[in-house]
Amino acid sequence: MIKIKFPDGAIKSFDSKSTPFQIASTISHGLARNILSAEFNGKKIETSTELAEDGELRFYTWEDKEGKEAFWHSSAHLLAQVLEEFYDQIKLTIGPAISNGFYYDIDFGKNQMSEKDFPKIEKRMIEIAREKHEFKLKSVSKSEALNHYKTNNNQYKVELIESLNDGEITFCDHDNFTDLCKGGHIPHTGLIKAVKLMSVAGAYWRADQNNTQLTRVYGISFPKQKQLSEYLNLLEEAKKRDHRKLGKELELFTFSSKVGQGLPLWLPKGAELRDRLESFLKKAQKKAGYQQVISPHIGNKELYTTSGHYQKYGEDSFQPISTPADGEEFLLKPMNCPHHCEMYNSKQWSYKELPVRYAEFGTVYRYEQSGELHGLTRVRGFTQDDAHIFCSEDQLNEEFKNVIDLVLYVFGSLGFDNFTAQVSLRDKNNKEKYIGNDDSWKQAENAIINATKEKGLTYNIEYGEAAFYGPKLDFMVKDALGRQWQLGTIQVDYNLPERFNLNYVDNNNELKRPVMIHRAPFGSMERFIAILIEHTGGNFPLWLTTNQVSLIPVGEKHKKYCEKVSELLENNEIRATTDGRNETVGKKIRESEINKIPYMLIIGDDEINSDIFPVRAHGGEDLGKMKLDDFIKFILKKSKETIKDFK
RNA sequence: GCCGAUGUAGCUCAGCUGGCUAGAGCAGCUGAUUUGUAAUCAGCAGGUCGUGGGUUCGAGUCCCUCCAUCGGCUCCA
Repeated sequence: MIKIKFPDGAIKSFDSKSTPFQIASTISHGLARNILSAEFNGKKIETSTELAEDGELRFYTWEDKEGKEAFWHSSAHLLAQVLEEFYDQIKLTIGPAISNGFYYDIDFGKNQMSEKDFPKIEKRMIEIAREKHEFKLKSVSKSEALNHYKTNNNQYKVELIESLNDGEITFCDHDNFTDLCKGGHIPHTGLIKAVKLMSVAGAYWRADQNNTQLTRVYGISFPKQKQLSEYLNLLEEAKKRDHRKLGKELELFTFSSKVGQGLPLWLPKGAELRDRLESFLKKAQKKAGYQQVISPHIGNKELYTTSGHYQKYGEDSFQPISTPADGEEFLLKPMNCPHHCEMYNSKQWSYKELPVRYAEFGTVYRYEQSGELHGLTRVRGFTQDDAHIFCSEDQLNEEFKNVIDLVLYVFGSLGFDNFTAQVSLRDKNNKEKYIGNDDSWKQAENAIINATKEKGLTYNIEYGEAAFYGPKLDFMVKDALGRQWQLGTIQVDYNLPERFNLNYVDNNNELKRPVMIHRAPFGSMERFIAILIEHTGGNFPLWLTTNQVSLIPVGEKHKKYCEKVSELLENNEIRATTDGRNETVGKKIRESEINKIPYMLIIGDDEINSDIFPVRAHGGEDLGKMKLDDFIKFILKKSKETIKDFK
């Protein structure tokens, strides 16, 4: 007998060699039916693993992340089985679960694979699933495993096995299919009731561009057909919030292939929105002691060889512009820091003057690979809400924390409370990617981690994600489809001050090197607005939206009065427009709704005679009747609710 | 850049296995209507079917090139 402890603290005895599935069956039939995966003493096991010792057992169902993982990973096996059946001589590599389903990376060799093949693959997967094949994990010796894949000419699996220790290698079988696999499967294929293959993409073996490109097939599966349709509906709903679609509909921005890929054109409404965001940040930055500066859009190549950017990115950038006469070379500005360094260098600094904080909405141009461009989130020309803080070593911690406050203020004002803080450090095994010495890297990394901890932020650490000159604290936010984007960023840099020979005189009259903080709370105006559109679905906060109130005259004779009201609202800094077109009231309401204007006043004889206005909110809610004064107060109050002053 | 897909009017989309002057709704214009909380009616105009080439008696439809877009990979100062 063995003693099993459950998450609720209960301890029960079972026969030795009982499996999690059998144990679940003794608890309830419902649990046995729903169990997808299990964990024993902190280790993921199969539901069919025989337990030979006392320990803590945890069951996972579809409701758990771990349950879904097992479900989707098992689905990947099923996919691989069908693909092997349909395509000759293909080589399997890896097939993990991801946050929304699973994929399998496969070398298809001479075979062609495309989305047209999906229906027949899905159909066959379900056919096999219905046969309820058990997933059986078996141990295999290293030489056996290597033999198996060498005879199959699968160099990928051979490579994987070579990095494994003998004794810990397992294969997973179901039906006539076998695959190198460390485990984590559902009891049998029959639980998979709905499968949808989503897309096919190229993916490099081991994520390295220099390796062969494999074909990655993405899919998702569910225990119920209904869950699949719900998921597909969710995707459809998310598409409605796509900033590219809303940006077009709301006439915020556009692109033109004549202007060039990835070069956004800001239309009047978008420009106004962006302008308002800039003013908002400028106001906060002024309070926080920043000074605005302005730098040109090009810079001499020497500027970037000094900073090191040219050596790092020169080849993959827009190529230098040459002057006709003197053979000088200029680069389109890909970042603002070198310019700001030279501004700092324009005079001598005393420690009494630090920190110096130079801010600029600086437009930069980067040659992003064509396949990487994506709406406003990844573009070739964009404006950073950039600033560089030059401070002493003693001031670094305080300054860094102040910047965190500013970023949190910006995010809070725009309703981004679902961000992830990510500390991006360098990859110590890949030092050639970074400049500078170990000591200054260590200092910079510690500075970021300490300040982040002191601010009480929970954060993930990502190695290898640092900038080449220094580590970063990034604020990541998801778009409508759940893809993560970096918005705000704060970076600590000991390298550029060195390379640009930046100095100040300290209190002992000695020359000292300042530390530099690079920071951008929005990140870029383009990307920030893109994510803002997806989060709000185009219903921007009242303080930010271009048109706050739509005035709709019932008939021609009410137009004049509307314009008077409009003027009164404008005098109170409320942005209102009168829709005086010769259209029906219904149509004008509809268009105000489509344009996502927050409030509407429909004005006819009743209102003019009584001076009391029924207020309609976006979406149709009737807010009741208000006097004009009260309406003005109401809007001003609502507007302030979502935005507070900094500090 | 790589893998896969898509590209028909300003927008959303029809156009079957290649076959007369390429269709619809919305938007636009003109006229009528002066309207009470999500689309008033009628008429008109609008497309070298992304680009360039090819196959064919004949191409929006088939093939190739390039461009752009979408989903990924890689990259992201």
